[in-house]
Amino acid sequence: MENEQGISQVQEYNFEEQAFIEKRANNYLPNNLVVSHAKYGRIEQKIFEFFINQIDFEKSRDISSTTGLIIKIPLKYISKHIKYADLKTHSATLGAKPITIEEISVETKKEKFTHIFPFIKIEYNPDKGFLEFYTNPQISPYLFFLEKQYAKYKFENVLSFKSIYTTPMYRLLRMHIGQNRNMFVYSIEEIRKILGVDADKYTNLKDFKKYVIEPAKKELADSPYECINFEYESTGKKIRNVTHLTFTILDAVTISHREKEELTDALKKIADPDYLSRAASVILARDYNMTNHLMSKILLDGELLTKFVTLDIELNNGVHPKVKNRTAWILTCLNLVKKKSKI
DNA sequence: GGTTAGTGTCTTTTAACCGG
DNA sequence: CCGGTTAAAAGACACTAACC
Repeated sequence: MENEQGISQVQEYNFEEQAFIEKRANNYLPNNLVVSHAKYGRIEQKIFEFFINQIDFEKSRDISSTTGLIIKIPLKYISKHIKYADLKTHSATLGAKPITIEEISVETKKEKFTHIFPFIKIEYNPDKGFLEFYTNPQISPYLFFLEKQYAKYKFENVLSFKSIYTTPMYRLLRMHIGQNRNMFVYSIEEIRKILGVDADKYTNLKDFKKYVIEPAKKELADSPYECINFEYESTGKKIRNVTHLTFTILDAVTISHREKEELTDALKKIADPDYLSRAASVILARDYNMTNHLMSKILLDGELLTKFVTLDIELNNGVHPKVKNRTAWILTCLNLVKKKSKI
């Protein structure tokens, strides 16, 4: 009955059991998982969000890839939203589907992917009174990758959606809002993958807009929990060869200011220049290859520093997929490239 | 079990392209 | 500059699965 936190051993893996926390309003998902690719149905999405809702990131931040989580949801909470028969079939298909994470390798600069199955066991047991998720320990590094930021979004909102494309779109928008960005561009191919659209579906852009983006847009605009309005337009040549979609979040500023936590958090970081420069110096040393002179120049100049941090976050989240050499690119953006003709 | 939103397929319209 | 060609976009409509 009591949900004590404890360690139990199954096969060669450890599991950390997390106690159920009632009424958690927000779900947090690492940005690398926001832009990962998984084709979930509506019910699978709901089950997955119930799982995400209960992850205690603070408690488990040092978890390793040999330790999985046990997440328990009291049956009375989940039965309000998902019927037993649906839960039974769709939790099985959820467990069978991998999440695909695509990245650009730091060393070889080539594309790479990881298919990962998030759960090794999902158990429904009325005697215990819980739906239990046993995560694949291999997913722990992705769930708890602290260098990346998290998208924060409302759990109730996700449960209320009808279209399967609204949830991933909502998480994507929240990710960008969380980074104070109100405009972003994705290739058709990429946005299709993020939203989990099958390759053979909506091959016409018109159908893609009509049945994927428009329903998501409408639902988000009408949401009683948190409405987000966004526009999008085709980028590239008109009519033929539309390659990218440019999204603009209309009231991103209002949204981020409405949330007190985010606002005070942001203010704290701006007011504390040490926080920013400490974080930046770690990133500079680890991910970039430049002279100490250039590094200190960035760290000591407030304007350069904030610009650097913004660009670095964008790089980490695939906003500039074509960049091969981070150092050279970012130095050019910061106007720090030596020009021989001058001086 | 009825209603509605989502999906598949076929037809029509549109505008970029291209050769003269 | 024009008009035919072509592929994408838009429209029409029937079917189907999900939801209440």
